Amino acid sequence: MIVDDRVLCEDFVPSEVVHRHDEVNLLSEALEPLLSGGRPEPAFLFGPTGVGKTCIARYTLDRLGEQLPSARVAYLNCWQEYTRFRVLYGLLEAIDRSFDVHRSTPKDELFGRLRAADDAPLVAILDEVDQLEETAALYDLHRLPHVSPVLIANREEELFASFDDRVRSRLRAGVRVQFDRYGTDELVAILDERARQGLEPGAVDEEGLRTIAEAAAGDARVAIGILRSAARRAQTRGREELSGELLAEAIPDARTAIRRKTVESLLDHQRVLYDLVDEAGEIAPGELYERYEAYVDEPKTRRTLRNYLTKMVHYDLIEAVGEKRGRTYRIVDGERE
DNA sequence: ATTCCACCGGAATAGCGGGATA
DNA sequence: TATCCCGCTATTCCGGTGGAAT
Repeated sequence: MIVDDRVLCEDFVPSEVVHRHDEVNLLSEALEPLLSGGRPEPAFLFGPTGVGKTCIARYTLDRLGEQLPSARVAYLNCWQEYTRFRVLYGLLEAIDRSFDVHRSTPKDELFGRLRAADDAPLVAILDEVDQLEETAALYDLHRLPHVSPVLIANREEELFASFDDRVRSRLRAGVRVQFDRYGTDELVAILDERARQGLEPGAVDEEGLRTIAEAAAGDARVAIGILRSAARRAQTRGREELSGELLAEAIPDARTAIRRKTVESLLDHQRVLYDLVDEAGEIAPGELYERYEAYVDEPKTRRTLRNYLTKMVHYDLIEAVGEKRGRTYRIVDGERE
């Protein structure tokens, strides 16, 4: 059934992209000055999840690397690398200059090392950059003439709202590439390509792919997740092809798999909060705090709980309805529109 | 209309931990 | 070993806001 499971991974970068040629070209053009030793404007990739922003950034930079082997590329996801220190450290790591760096190393030292490494251009892809908490890191990048940022986020307005004035004015110039949701036909084409490379021939038919594509609602990450989940089920049951029945099982499975993984990454106290919200379905803040305080031995402060809650809202695990006094929290229901 | 109050979230600070340095 | 330094999390403090109560 499965020939190559790397192809079914969501972070797999295909050797040929399907349906994103315009976006690839825009980004390539934006980075073109690098080929002649110049400095590109910062590039922005905007769009909802699962529309290929990350994939296209990696793909384009792989191609650039072929034309300009001296160029270095650092890929950082700001969900994890959300402080100035971590961003600088991540960039140093990408160019193999992170030796002897520890957390008591002054940030000026990190910055100095980056500035000294100006013999080759460095493209810094900052994914989910709206999660970056210290936007001073972006100002740092701007001050490094050999570093070209590629910034990935969902929406332009929200991203710029989080910047301070200094950063905002520096980044006002720059190339924007907007990604829209995939249509069903486009998703089918993407899935077909993955199935051709990753599965035995004839494992899935056009109709099966269409079923997956429709269930994924324009999100390629979900679509590929469904395909992977169905293929694995088929594999363990020794089936030769993906029946409608298998797909029907895989669809909700792929939806919840991501959430389960996210919940597992929460700290104990955060998970208690999540479970309490889950149990109640919908709950007012005061009530939630009280239940939490009754439930755990050494409760965290309410301010900390609010931090946890906003974090879980960011993760799309729970939803905040209303604001200020009238607010309630509830579990995000799995079905989308 | 006015006051009250629950709640949010920004900013500054404390405290912990762990590597470096002497 | 004692001390310094600094990132990181949680806490403290507090101003702002909108629904509820009067």
